[in-house]
Amino acid sequence: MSVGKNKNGTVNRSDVPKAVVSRLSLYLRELQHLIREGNETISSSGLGIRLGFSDAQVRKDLAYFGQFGHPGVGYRCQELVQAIKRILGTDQEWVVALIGIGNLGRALLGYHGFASQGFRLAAAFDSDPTKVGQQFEGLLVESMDLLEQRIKEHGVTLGLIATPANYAQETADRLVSAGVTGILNFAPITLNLPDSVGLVAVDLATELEQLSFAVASNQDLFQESPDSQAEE
Amino acid sequence: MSVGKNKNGTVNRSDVPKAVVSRLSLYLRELQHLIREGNETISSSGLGIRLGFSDAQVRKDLAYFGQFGHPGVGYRCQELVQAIKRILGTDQEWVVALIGIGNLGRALLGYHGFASQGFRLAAAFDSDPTKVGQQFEGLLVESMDLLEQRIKEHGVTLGLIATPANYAQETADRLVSAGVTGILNFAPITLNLPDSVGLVAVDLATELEQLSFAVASNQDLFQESPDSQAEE
DNA sequence: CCTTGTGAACGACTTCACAGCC
DNA sequence: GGCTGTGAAGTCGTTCACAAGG
Repeated sequence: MSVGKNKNGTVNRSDVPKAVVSRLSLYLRELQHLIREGNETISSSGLGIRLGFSDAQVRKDLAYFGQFGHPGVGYRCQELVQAIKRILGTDQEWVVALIGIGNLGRALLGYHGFASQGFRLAAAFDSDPTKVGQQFEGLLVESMDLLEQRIKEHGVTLGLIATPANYAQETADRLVSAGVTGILNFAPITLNLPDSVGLVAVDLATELEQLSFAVASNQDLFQESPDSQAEE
Repeated sequence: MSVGKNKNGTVNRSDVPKAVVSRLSLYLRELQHLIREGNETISSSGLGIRLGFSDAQVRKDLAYFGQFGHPGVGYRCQELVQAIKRILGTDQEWVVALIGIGNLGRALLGYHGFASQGFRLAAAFDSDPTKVGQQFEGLLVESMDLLEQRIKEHGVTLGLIATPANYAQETADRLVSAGVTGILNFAPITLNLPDSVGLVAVDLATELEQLSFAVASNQDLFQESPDSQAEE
């Protein structure tokens, strides 16, 4: 029944809650800051405070994957950074293709944090003939006709979809049949893909709506007269 | 204490799980697609299938906020769109300021999906004197010195932070003391803000790491020999 | 028939609290 | 003293299953 521990006390990767993985990314980011500030070690509570989590949560999250801490000392920053990168899979290089060179696509091309975290942008595509042949940030924009060929040549494994919504699904289908195993979708549409393909979606409108809701809810709590039966 | 229902059977907004609110955004997006395709009504299972959720989940999510369905019929698309917008707070207009006009900032300026969902970009700021005075997409980039003044003049309530990481916290602090009540942070750093301020964070590196993990985990499941004790 | 709304059952995630180690 | 790793307890979120309505 799938949720069982391995001999080393860790669980299957697929049993790890998504929330744990996203906190792992935050731990990694914070550890890299800590190292830049000259810290050698950090305790679970120290890390938790900086990120707004409890110390127990930090320890439990890491315990999904093994034992990384040193009782009485905490976690050695460098060591833990390496461990988290190995867990996330960013200790190896991922070859990435970008599809859709509009405003957002160009912003992604210009984002240099990319390479430093193990992602190499190897190819860029657009269906607009006026964009094909242009270079942005040193990368040539190629025709969609070459998509499958280039993906195989470069060994691309991840695709970033920054096309308009109405092209996103067919683009995703082509990426998948060309061998891409993960897609980061920026188009405002829910993609339908086989379970064997990793999928993460980012939608600006959605994020703004989360914010709108949070602000409206906070107003209920902090400004308005609390006349509904809320407190006890 | 605190988790109690109101007279109409709904709960406090602050008791609603974050996951529910993010699904609400997806329902909204899908309903708008459905309307464009000419549909009048949709059932909870129809909506669920398109988005990969169960019918029960769709109904439970909506039940946090009231009764919107019609037994035997489903949900009337237009009606539900209005209801969700009211819940999310996007039936009213939010006035937004953008800080940091780099690659990402310019992409955000060029994103037109903004206005259509109830968000109006009213001001843009950058500390780089060579950018101040320029116009992008019809919006003038102003000096950071004018931040507080313009926020008050325009009645800005939401801030989008697209600055480098090392300016993000001080920018956020200034926004908050100028009266902004919600921040969407694109800088790769965890912001520390009072609880009265809504905060949503988007970090490209983090998203890519989630994808990397998902792909690596899928490989364990679909490609490699499944010799760990996974199945039953 | 079909569909919603919802208590009850279930499972997943988080927090607690402490044994063990430095 | 400080700190980790972890079972046990508790809380939160999802699924089930069915009564009631169109």
